[in-house]
Amino acid sequence: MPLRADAAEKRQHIVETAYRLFKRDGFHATGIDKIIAEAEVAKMTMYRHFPSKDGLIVEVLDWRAERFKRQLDRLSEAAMTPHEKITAVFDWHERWFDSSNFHGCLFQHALAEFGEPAHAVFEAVTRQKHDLRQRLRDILAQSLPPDRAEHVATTLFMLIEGATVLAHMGQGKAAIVSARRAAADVLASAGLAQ
Amino acid sequence: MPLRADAAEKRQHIVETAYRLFKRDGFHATGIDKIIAEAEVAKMTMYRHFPSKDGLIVEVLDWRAERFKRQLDRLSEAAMTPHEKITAVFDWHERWFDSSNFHGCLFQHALAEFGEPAHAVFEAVTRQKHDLRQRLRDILAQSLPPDRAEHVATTLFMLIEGATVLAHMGQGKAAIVSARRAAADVLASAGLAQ
DNA sequence: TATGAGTGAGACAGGTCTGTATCATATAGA
DNA sequence: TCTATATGATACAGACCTGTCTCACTCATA
Repeated sequence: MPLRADAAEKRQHIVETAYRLFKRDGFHATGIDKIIAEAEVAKMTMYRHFPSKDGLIVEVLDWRAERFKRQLDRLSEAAMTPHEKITAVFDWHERWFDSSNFHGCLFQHALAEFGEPAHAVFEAVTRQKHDLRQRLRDILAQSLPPDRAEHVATTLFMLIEGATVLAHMGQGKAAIVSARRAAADVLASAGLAQ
Repeated sequence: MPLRADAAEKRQHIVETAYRLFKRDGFHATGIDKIIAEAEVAKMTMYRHFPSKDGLIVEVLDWRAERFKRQLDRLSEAAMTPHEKITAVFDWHERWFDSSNFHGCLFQHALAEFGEPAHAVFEAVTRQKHDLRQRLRDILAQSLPPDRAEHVATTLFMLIEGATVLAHMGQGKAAIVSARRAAADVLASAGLAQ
């Protein structure tokens, strides 16, 4: 961390440090004290930027969701057909599962720890999951009627979520292989040409 | 709770009370004090039966896994063909998603809060998930060669896990409908007759 | 040079956490 | 009736939690 980072950079640094700790240890298990120690900022600096720990969690999730969307956008630019775009999504997940610091999906974890639908964290999770499902639906709607696009998008979404759970248990390779094959079956059955 | 429950009944009562609270509020968010207050037992009674909170969590998960297995065994008796047995598993999940106190999968939640592979809770989770995947594989192996049974079992497993995540976000109906259709596609593609 | 915003360090309050210890009581079986 | 066991109630230790507060300091800009 640079000695003379301005406020916005410091704020972002807190978000990314918290992200790393939440991902590794969980939300309740990660205390404010650990976050500020790891980020090397004062407690009041954190509380000046974020209203509360829950507020920080929501910002971390929203930031992570944005980054995920940007990465998929970039992959989507190179891909032309719906089939290529879907493949790119699976490619992204394969790389993710293989990454050394993969600890499962932070949004799934947030859903586990904040399961109350009225909670702001729960809402941040549903936003991200809804966005992914919507993205899949939009891709498929280029070549499929709406109801089929809806069904196939939901199926791909479930395969991805399930693969992420399996990957968290150390079966990432088998997960992505079977998920791709199943996706191909479902796409073929829905009439989407290879 | 009966006034004169013997030790084994009291122990089981603690397990089921903890189960209810862990399911609703999460593991870290549920304190020992809340568990013993809800179960109406003394703290030392709990600590005489279980070595620690983590020990209790493992017992709760193992007990829940056993109950799940017994329920699927009973459903499996009535079903004859692999296709019927698979359908029975989806039926079980559909009823589960619809139940009033559905809060997502306790094992997924435990995985989120105890993501360290060496942790006893993590191991309890992998036991249960491995069992379910093995059960699906055994059913399919009656009519499919081993490698196809393996792939289809993994796919069905991911659909189920993904559907559970989606159901936790209030989309249980769409989840189960698409999961069934996708399962039918994958089974057909693998050559399993209806 | 003077001002004000941002910051680091740390004390602090009030609460909660897990796990242990103590003591009186209730009960089942010898 | 006597004894061993399980229990309820409660205090306690030591640590950790979130969030607030104060004070001294740094730096960019006026």
